[in-house]
Order: sequence, then structure tokens, then C-alpha cells
Amino acid sequence: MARKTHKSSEEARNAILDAAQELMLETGPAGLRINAVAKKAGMAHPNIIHHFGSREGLVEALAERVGRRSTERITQALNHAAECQPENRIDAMTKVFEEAFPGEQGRASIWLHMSGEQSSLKENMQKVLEVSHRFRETIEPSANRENTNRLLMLITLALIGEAVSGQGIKDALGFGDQEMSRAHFKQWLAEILINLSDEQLNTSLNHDEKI
Amino acid sequence: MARKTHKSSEEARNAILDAAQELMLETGPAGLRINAVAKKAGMAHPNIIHHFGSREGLVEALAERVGRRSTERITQALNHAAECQPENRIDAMTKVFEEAFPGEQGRASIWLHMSGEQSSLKENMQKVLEVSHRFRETIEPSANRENTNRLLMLITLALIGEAVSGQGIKDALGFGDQEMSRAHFKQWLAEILINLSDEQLNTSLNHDEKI
DNA sequence: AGCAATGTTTACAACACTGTAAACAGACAG
DNA sequence: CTGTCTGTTTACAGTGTTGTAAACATTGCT
Repeated sequence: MARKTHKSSEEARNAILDAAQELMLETGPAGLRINAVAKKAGMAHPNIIHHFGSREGLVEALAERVGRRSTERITQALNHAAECQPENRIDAMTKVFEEAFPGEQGRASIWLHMSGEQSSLKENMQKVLEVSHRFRETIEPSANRENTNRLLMLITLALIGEAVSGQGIKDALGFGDQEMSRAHFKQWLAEILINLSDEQLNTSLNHDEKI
Repeated sequence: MARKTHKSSEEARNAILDAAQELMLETGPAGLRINAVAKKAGMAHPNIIHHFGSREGLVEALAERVGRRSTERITQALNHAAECQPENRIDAMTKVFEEAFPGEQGRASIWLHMSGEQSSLKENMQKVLEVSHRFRETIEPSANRENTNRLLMLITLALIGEAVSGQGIKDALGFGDQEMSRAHFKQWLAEILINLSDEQLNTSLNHDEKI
């Protein structure tokens, strides 16, 4: 009964963001209701406005947190992959994909994107690009940076797509729940990409554009 | 002056769906306001409810139309690709990608997905899967069906990602507007995928799962 | 022309949502 | 203990949005 009733500002903000993130998985940013967030966080809704200024402020703060956390996890996993023995690369790469969008959390970041909350996206992507290229260089020292860029784009887009509607597409394509789970798909993708040589990635575009 | 003021039921429905689709590119299904749709379509908002029963009914009808139209265009392009000469395959495949999500329209279907409007998704995907495999067989008669399934999943996810935030990721990765446009990305993807042999797609998973 | 069917509008009701204002209540310093 | 700072709540205002009801308007049929 002697519970602490007044949290610190940071504790309160985090509790609110946790509730908001969970709710956003169902509704998307546009459907996020300050009222529902307050209810889930166990407080009155004006308290949220007190902490974030407005509903808009809440969504922006959530976008920032999701982006920052994802970037941290991805870079960490990529750095680890770069130090792996060749025979462990596929597993390490699979781990990277799992860290990129752990479970349902991916949907949150995607939805934030689609709503135009891009805040520090560029900054985060550049960090990931840097460690990605470092990883590729450990596999193939002569790796083309332009190809790294394109590969990262492809992977990112696929992971976004997977986060957006992985289950829906999976069902639609007739995959069972066991076979070809989210994890399986990521492993399959890792295996193919690791085995793709830089040579194969050099398409006609690499030459055309240089003109 | 002697303009027809009362459209047929079908004309009215189409006009409303056109307006709704355009607005949804900006707001997403959750943000779609029946009022705004009515204004864009040049009518009073209760007329929309008259034709679709409710706001929900409008969104469902839009999902159905978008899905059906996309499937039609994709299967047509794939069938055309299957009859192509080998040297034209990359162009044909690029065309398929363009048909999959023409311009901004892709965003609409994605958003509909994320909102749970899956209506006839499975049915549509199975059609696409069928013609996709037929296309792969023209390239490599021994093509593995399981790989077709996975490839279609990868491509679909990437295209979804591209539709969701192609521009955002592109900007974040530092691609200019000329270089690596949406079209370029699709061509690059087509080129790589066409050159991927079925052999390369057989990963360890193909054997593990059979046990 | 007159009638029926239905597309269309105006006015309104009901509700949900965001944000404000003021009071309340712990936490911490002096 | 007392006062101040700030987290928190209650009550409320204002607006926007969905949906209803009834009247109106146009088209096509006989």
C-alpha cells in the first residue's frame, strides 16, 4: 500500500512511452489516442500532455526512442559479426536481422516512418551503413561501397516489409506457422546475402551511371 | 449548365474511391476522414455513408479495389515476361516491379494491409505465385517451387518496404534524386534476381526442413 | 405527365478527442 | 515543520467526426 505515487519525470516519461509503443502496434501513430495511452499507463490523460506537451510531442519522442534503440542494437550486432569466424557469419548475420526488428517492435518504427516522423533517421542509417561496410570488408576486402549501399537498402526495405506485414504475406503464401517462421526467413536471407559475391552485385547500372 | 448531377451508383462509388485513395496516401486508413473524402469528391459526406454504409465500409471497399487492380497488373506483366526473349528479361522483370507498386499507389495498399484490411490478399497472392513460378520455369525448367515461394516473399517484402518508405530510406542513405531513383532500384533488383541461379537459392534450410 | 426509385443534401444528434485551468499531493530543502 | 517545486488529478471547454432523419432532386419508366 505504501507505493510510491509520484514517479520521477524520467520514470513517468518511460512508462508513458512503453504504453504508447505497445498501443501503437495495434493502431499506428495516427490511431494513437492519448486517452488509451493514459489508461494503459494507469494515469489521467492530462498528465501525458504535461510530460510531452501534446499528442504530437509524444509521437515524436516515441519515434526518437525507437530509432535510437534499434540503431544501437543493430550496430552492436554488426560489430560482433565483423569479428566472427567465417563459419559463424551466417548465424551472426541472422542475429543482425533479428536485432533490426525484434519481434513486433519493428511495426512501431515502420508506422512512425510512414507518419513522417523521421527525426534522426538519416543519422542512424549512416551509422549502420558505416558498420555494414566494415563488415563486408571483412568478408571481401575489395567490396564496393556502392554495393554496400544498395544491399543495405534492399535489406532495410525487406525488413521493413517483413515488419509491416510479414505474417500477412506469410499466411497468404501458404507457409505454415512452423515452417518459414520469421526467424527462418531471416536465416534464409542471411545465407543468400552472405554467399552473394560483390561481383554479382555489379550490375549494368554500376557502369551506366558513371558516364 | 445542363450537366448530369446525379451519377449512377457505380460512378459515384468510383468517384468516392478515387478521392479516398488519393487522400489515404497522405493520411493512411486510420487518418482517413469521411468529411475530407466528401469534400475532395465534391459532395456532402452523408452521401458516402449512403453508398458504403459506413467509414469502415469505405475502407474495405478501397482495400478490395486496390488489391484486385494490383493483382491484375502484376499477373499481366509476369505473363508477358514469361514470353520474352532472354535478353529482354531484365526489362520485363523491371516492368513487373513497376506494375507491382506504380508510383505512390503502393503506399495505399500497404497502409491498408497494416490496418488489417486483408480481404482477398491470400487469393491474390496465390495467383501471383502461380504465374511467378511459370516465369521462373521458363528461365530454369528445374526451378524449385519452394524457392519461388521464398523469392516471391523477399520481393514482395522489399517492394512493400520500398512503397512504405522508399524515399525516406533513400534520403537517409544519401542517394541523390537522379541516381538510384525508385526505378533504378527496381532495375537493379531485377538484374540481380534474374541472375541468381536456383542453385544459389538452395540454402541449408532446404535440407533441414525436410527431416 | 405522373410516379417510383434512388442519388443527394441540409440540419442535427451523439460522441470522442485534445488541450486548459485550477486544485491536490508527494518529495525534498531550508 | 514549512514552503516550494513538480507530478498528478478533476472538471471542463472547444472542436471535429461519424452517423441519422427527413426533405429535396433527378432520372427513368409507364
